[in-house]
Amino acid sequence: MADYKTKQRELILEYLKSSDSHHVSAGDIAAHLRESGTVGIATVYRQLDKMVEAGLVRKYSLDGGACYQYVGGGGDCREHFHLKCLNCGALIHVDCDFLSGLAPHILEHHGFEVDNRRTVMYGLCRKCREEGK
Amino acid sequence: MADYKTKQRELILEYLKSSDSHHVSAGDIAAHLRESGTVGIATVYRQLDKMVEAGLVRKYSLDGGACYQYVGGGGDCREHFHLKCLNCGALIHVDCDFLSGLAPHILEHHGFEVDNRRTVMYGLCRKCREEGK
DNA sequence: CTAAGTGCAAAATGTTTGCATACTT
DNA sequence: AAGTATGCAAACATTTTGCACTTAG
Repeated sequence: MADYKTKQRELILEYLKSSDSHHVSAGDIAAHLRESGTVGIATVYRQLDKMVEAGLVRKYSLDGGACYQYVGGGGDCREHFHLKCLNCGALIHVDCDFLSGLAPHILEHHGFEVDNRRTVMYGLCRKCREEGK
Repeated sequence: MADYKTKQRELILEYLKSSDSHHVSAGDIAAHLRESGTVGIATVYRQLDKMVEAGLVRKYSLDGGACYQYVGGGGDCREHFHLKCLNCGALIHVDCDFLSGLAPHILEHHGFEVDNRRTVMYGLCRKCREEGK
């Protein structure tokens, strides 16, 4: 039941960590790792599933397929919001009183219980906006 | 350039409207329309693309494929928020001063420009919550 | 008549699975 | 030794595309 520590898992996790600031697809990972020895695409998917399950990695279902991003083991991000840049893929964690009041407001006034772990606000980050995207 | 009014388009749109309260996949539409005469899956995808483009329909990229939902022609939903129930799929449009202040707040304090048309908050709607999901 | 739309089948993606082999513990 | 993980290739599911044919304007 416990996860074994294999070379492939280490390579995948390492690549995900090094891509911390943006998301990558399973294909990106496989392509990158083709250089550092062989890691089959099936293994990439299987390991990603486990990492998502374990909360180490976050999965985003986007148009052309899913993307993954390392979010670390600490905390489950339940209490703050996530902004994701549609241009560069950066994931921004936001902690802010105004936003913390959002979920309670929606629950009280609209009867809807927001799940912060699943909710991401999409748009353009400062850098991409300034570069005129 | 203008959209022609074809029987297939009418059937697809009618089905989407009748499913107003929840989302459906391209496969759902094709399966349903197999009863009322034949509509090829390719046509379903091509029409859906146009409807999304025109703002009549909203597309959600989810895990097992995309889902679509009729949102009507009035307004482009740029100014209000969307809540989507993960259990029943209901899409709730919310107009509210508190929420209207959200995007400006994020832009000003966090430098991020939220795109309301692409952003959906996921969680549980009142009905599903009361049914103890 | 012309532009646009349609169906079908083939192709292109992205993801999952079966199975024999190899690695971790 | 027992339990997992891996690679490969095949299987799947979803979406897109090429092409000849039909239909709306």
